[in-house]
Amino acid sequence: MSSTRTPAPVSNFIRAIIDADLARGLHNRIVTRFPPEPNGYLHVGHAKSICLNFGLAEDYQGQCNLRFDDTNPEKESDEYAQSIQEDVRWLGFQWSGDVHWASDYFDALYDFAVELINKGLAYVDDLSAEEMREYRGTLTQAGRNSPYRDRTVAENLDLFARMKAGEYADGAKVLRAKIDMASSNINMRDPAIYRIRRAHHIRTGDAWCIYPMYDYTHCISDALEGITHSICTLEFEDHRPLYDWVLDNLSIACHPRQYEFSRLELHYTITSKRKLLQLVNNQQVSGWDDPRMPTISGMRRRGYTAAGIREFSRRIGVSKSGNSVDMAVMEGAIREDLEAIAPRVVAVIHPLRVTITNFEGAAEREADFHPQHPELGSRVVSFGRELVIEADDFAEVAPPGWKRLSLGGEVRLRHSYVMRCDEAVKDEAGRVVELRCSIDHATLGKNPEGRKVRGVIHFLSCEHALPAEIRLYDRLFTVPAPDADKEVDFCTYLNPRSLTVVPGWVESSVKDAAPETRYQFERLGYFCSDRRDHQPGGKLVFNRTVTLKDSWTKEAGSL
RNA sequence: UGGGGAGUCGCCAAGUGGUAAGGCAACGGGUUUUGAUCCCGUCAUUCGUAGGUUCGAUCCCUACCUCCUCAGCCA
Repeated sequence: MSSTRTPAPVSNFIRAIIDADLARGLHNRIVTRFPPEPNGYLHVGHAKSICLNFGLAEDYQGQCNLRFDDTNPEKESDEYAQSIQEDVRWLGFQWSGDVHWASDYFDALYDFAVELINKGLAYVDDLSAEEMREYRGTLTQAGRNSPYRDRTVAENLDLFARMKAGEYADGAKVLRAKIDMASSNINMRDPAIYRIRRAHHIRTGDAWCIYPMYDYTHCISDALEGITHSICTLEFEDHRPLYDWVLDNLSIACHPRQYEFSRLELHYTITSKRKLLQLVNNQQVSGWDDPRMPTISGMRRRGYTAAGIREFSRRIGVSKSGNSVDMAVMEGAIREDLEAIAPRVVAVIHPLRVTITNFEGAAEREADFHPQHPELGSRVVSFGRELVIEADDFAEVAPPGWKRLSLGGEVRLRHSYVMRCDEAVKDEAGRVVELRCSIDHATLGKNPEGRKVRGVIHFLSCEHALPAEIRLYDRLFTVPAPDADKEVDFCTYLNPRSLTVVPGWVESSVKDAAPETRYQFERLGYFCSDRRDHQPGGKLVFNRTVTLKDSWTKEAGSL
């Protein structure tokens, strides 16, 4: 369940290109693709790419493929492939037709390599990896030709066939494109396009011992699928000439165009798969779907909505400039969606006991789940002699601007009476442990006469409240750019207070909430019952998705 | 110091030879039995810097500065 409103797409350079291509009749319809390698869980950066590629296909009534770039069996697993599909679907997108795999094209890829060899554009090289590095030259110095560069076509054909047949050890030989060892673009200095690697592949098993490289595979996969716009991140800009070289030299009619946009950086988070994996392996977090993780599954478990993430993606736009987006943009997008859809209920996280001295028995009152959406229904709010309120809502002496409860002061109990605090009971240490208050019986559903009560606080009747585990999440890192400094380990910036678990109380209407049910706990924030640990009717576990905007804390902080 | 990119408000981001959209944040004010939401208003004489072309430049030209990126048999 999410808000359905779909704002107009934001103009960006890729849409401009597509508009122009369509206008001059280069394509009738566009075909994009989202091409992850199944070597990890998807994160918020991938969400941007997913929203871009699938979103473009939707807007232009084209299609978007999901294609796994599974050319490096050593790093890939089916668990990852499954999670990626689940994440894409959860985000609200459906790929065109079946899932595609680069490994579907292994035979075709092999044949194309033979074509390159026949054209004298590829050769088998016996140089070791270290030797190849030496021969490659540097950023400022041209490389040198490999001594094996001039093998005949026949010899190359034979050698490549024998590579495939498993006659050589891993790493003994590679197939290289014959381009230009003096190119100022290092990617063009005879890049390796096939390597020998005896590893079990998640789909082809042990059928192959040679695997094609990314640069060679990606462009051909795109062409074979009729992709019109192949969109990737900026670090592949230097690879575009190679992308084009491969397609220009092969007998494939289709030649997709590659466009690059800048990857997402989000304040206070990291989006490096390697580093996220490190957090998981070192148990700094509970797993890939820990609610503090910027993974799609983590954000989901935290309570972020798919519509909210899509809206975030729309708001940040697409460009080629370096960027680092404020968390506030994400939180704003999530809040906007939750504001519209989340039922309001009451929870008390840091309880302070209140006894109502002039009340006996019990009382009930009906209250809507949402102030603007009565169609969400209502529930019963119980009142009694023993209550709990939020400890933060009481101050013996009201600071300037205070609208909550103070000794001798009055406050409105949400959906209930106006209450005055008559006495604060303290323990030996001088801490307030209980309040003795009285209510104005004439204020249920109406304002008191002759005076104005400004503040409203929430409360729970002790008799009716249910215990719940409340998980309060804060940012995972203490600095905006944890991995900016290459000299400092990003883990040193881990926020020790990123998770606080507190025993709290919730109103009885949430008792049977299914896992992954979202609420607004009034005045506290948006919360979501935990996907894994929450048990309807049993142990209740809620994750704080995001706080409400809070102008009081800000004001108080600046006093 | 080679190649490839990028520099427009605190953070994103449109835009174009004709006089700077929008969002987020921020700041004022109104409504409110959530200090939420909602509503109203304010927020770049200026587009990395310096020159030049032009009636006119953020947009064209030149030079410079800053940042990012590339030397895997990873993707």
